[in-house]
Amino acid sequence: MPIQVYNTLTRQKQPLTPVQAGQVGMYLCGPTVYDDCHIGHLMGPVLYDAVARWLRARGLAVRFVNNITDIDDKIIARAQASGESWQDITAHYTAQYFDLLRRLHVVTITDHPRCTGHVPQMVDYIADLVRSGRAYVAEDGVYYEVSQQPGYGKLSGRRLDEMVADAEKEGKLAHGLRSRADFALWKRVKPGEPSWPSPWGDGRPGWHIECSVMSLHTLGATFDIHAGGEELKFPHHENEIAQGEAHGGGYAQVWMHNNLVQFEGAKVSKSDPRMRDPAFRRQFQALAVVEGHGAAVVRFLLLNGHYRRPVDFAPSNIGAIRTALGRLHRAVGDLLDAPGDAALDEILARQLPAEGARHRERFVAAMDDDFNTGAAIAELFGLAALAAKGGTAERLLLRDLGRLIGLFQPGDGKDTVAPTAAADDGTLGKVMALVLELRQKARADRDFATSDLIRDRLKEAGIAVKDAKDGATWERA
RNA sequence: GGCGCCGUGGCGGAGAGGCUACGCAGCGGAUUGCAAAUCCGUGUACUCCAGUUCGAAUCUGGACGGCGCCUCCA
Repeated sequence: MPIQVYNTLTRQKQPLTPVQAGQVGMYLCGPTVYDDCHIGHLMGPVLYDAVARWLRARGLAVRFVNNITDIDDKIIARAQASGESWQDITAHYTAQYFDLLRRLHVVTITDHPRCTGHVPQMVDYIADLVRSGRAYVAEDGVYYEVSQQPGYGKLSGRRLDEMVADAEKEGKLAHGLRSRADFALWKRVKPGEPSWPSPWGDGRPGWHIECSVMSLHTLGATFDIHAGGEELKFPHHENEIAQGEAHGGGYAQVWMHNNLVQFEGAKVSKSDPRMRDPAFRRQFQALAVVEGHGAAVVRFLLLNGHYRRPVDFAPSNIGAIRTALGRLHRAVGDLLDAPGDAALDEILARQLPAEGARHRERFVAAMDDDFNTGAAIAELFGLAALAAKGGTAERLLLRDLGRLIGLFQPGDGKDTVAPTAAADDGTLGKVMALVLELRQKARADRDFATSDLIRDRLKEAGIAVKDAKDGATWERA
């Protein structure tokens, strides 16, 4: 049974049939590095990392390209406003992005091309489009002539004549544009802006051209999967297709679009009035989110549902998610911190009691069916119950299946089940070991007043003590 | 207004023409000195109205509601 993927272009699921057998080329539009990453920036990397992990588990060689947009009007505006150089700004936010990827265990990306590294290739590409009559030079730059493109609008379901008619009601065309639907490939430089040389004067590339060019140079003209957030369908992806096809490739065979991260039922945009409140704003900053809730919880939240549905990032949601993940972590137990990944083939070959095997089967079927991580994770809970009852094989299976989509990484437990005395060999760990030993003595003497006093006071201090058969454990509340 | 996505139990969230999703919370029980954790049990869920069908939450049409996008400049 081949992997099924929902293709935005055809609006249906279809079997994934790579252009070159055994290999998958995948491109994900990356961030424009001009400001702090927010929670929404994490969705794509985490989701498509799980996708790439699964494709690899299924035996495909995946080349996964995720660009960095380091030339852009917003970057220039930011530089002009703050007085920093645009290079410092992009370097800073690129580093932040990479740091987040590392923390979230996004490990499958093979290439991070930057726009600044591909300007000559973009110039060549634009020159090709001008030469073939698909682009023209206007007063302030070079534009792609959309009316020359058969099938324009096929991805987003828009009709060119309607769009142009609507736009033209708004006013006459500026800068020598032939149509309001045309978009910039090259923007001629204005004073004080960074620029690169071109046959049409110094300037910088337009937004859409970068992805077409960088995908061409990493994956080839025709590649397998182009991924991105739903909000990029139009105009960005539509224009990428136009450029790619005009340049002479089939462009992406499959378009995957993930839905957006929402807050209490709605997307929070930068213009939202609440964003003026720094505390409100802070809770969407990716770094603050990852530090506040833990990378494992964030990753779990983003994968818990289906990627074509919105994810609601509300505090009450996160709490429930954290509890749920904690349950899985506890079931995985000490296997959580053990390194190593098992290959899917090896996992599938294991002998297992019927119930565990059924969960394994369903997990695999869910992932094969358009990467349904939510349904796959549901099976992990079934395995967790079996593991908690003493199923050793199920416990290992639980961990190994989870790891196939990037869950259960060493150290993840600290985000849900806080460190125990055994796991913390620092000063606090030693002190706690002593305290628990004394408390255990009191309990052995049936001096419950003392043992409860210790537990209550520790709780006030932010430490929860839990008695188990084989001794007490503690964690930070 | 145009295009697209979606409306599932208290909440989150899969699935899907007849078969327990799952999780969180709640309730009952086991275990525990008491808690925690764990285990067992526990929910007349599918926005509304028509239609197709032996049978629809699942398909079709309509209504209502939510969300996203609607190009340089933003």
